[in-house]
Amino acid sequence: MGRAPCCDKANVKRGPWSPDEDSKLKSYIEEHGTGGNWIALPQKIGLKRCGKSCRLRWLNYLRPNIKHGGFSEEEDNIICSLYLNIGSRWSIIAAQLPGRTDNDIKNYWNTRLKKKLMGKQRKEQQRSSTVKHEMKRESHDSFMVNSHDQAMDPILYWPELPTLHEAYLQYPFAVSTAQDQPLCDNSTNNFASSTSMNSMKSSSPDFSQMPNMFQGFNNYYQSELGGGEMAYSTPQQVDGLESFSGVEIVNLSSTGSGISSVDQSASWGDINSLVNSPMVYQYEGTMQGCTFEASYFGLQ
DNA sequence: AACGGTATCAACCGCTTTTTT
DNA sequence: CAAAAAAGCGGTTGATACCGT
Repeated sequence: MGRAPCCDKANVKRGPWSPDEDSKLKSYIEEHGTGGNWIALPQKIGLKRCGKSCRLRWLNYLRPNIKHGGFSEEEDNIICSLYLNIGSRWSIIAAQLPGRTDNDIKNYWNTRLKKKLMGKQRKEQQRSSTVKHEMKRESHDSFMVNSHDQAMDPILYWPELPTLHEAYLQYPFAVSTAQDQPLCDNSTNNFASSTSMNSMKSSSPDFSQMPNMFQGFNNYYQSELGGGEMAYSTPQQVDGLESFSGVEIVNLSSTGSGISSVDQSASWGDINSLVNSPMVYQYEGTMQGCTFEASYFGLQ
């Protein structure tokens, strides 16, 4: 047999919390704790609320040291970086920001940050098209530029391509050689020898072991390998952030993803390395004649 | 001042995962 | 081990504050 029913849904109050309800809940939890049972809590206090509602109210509003609004630039950066790497895992993102709740971050992202970044992207896009226009003039139409090219070329929106070496320094665990050895020694930060590099080139990188920014490349790599001239570029859509980067944000929810929770945590790698990611990381490489580029957004 | 559109955010809903019996 | 409830999580909604006309 299971447990007793949660609450009588017909008899619970809903909607905004009154100051009186807040103070009852707050003072009780501060004195007695939650007791590990939210469902029983409202009855003990004499609140006509669902336990779930009490939990939410406490976690998102009444809990001590909660910060509301006024997100700093640094917090923005962390949120952006993590969102673009792990997607809408708000609780994980919130865990990196002391005093912030997942609900707050989610709201902030949906209402402001996303727009802010889209604005930035538009600016970059404009700047990029201006530069292209000038180049076009200067080179007397030596290469074609049209709207289609631009839409298919997210890489152009971002400056500078770090070297493969730099990418490995950031994610040494992500790619192994044919002998299954990391290309970069974590402890010393020494990059792999040229021998290792050669063997890497001749073997397929395991993108599934990389942070999610690289997921999706695996499929491409397998399907397009040897495809010749086609440079990899995915105009992705991330909540309307088309071509925000060339990186597929993989939905890690267990539904249909086939990724176990163990696999998920393994693929995130070190969250701190994501938090500390640079402005734009681009990963560029050539494998058996196939050029691919990956970029993800980070901020500094 | 009145109105309509937009932005914000607390709270709810429904689903998945975890825990308990 | 299975069933059921609790806990946790992310998406969505609705009230209302704000802003421009």
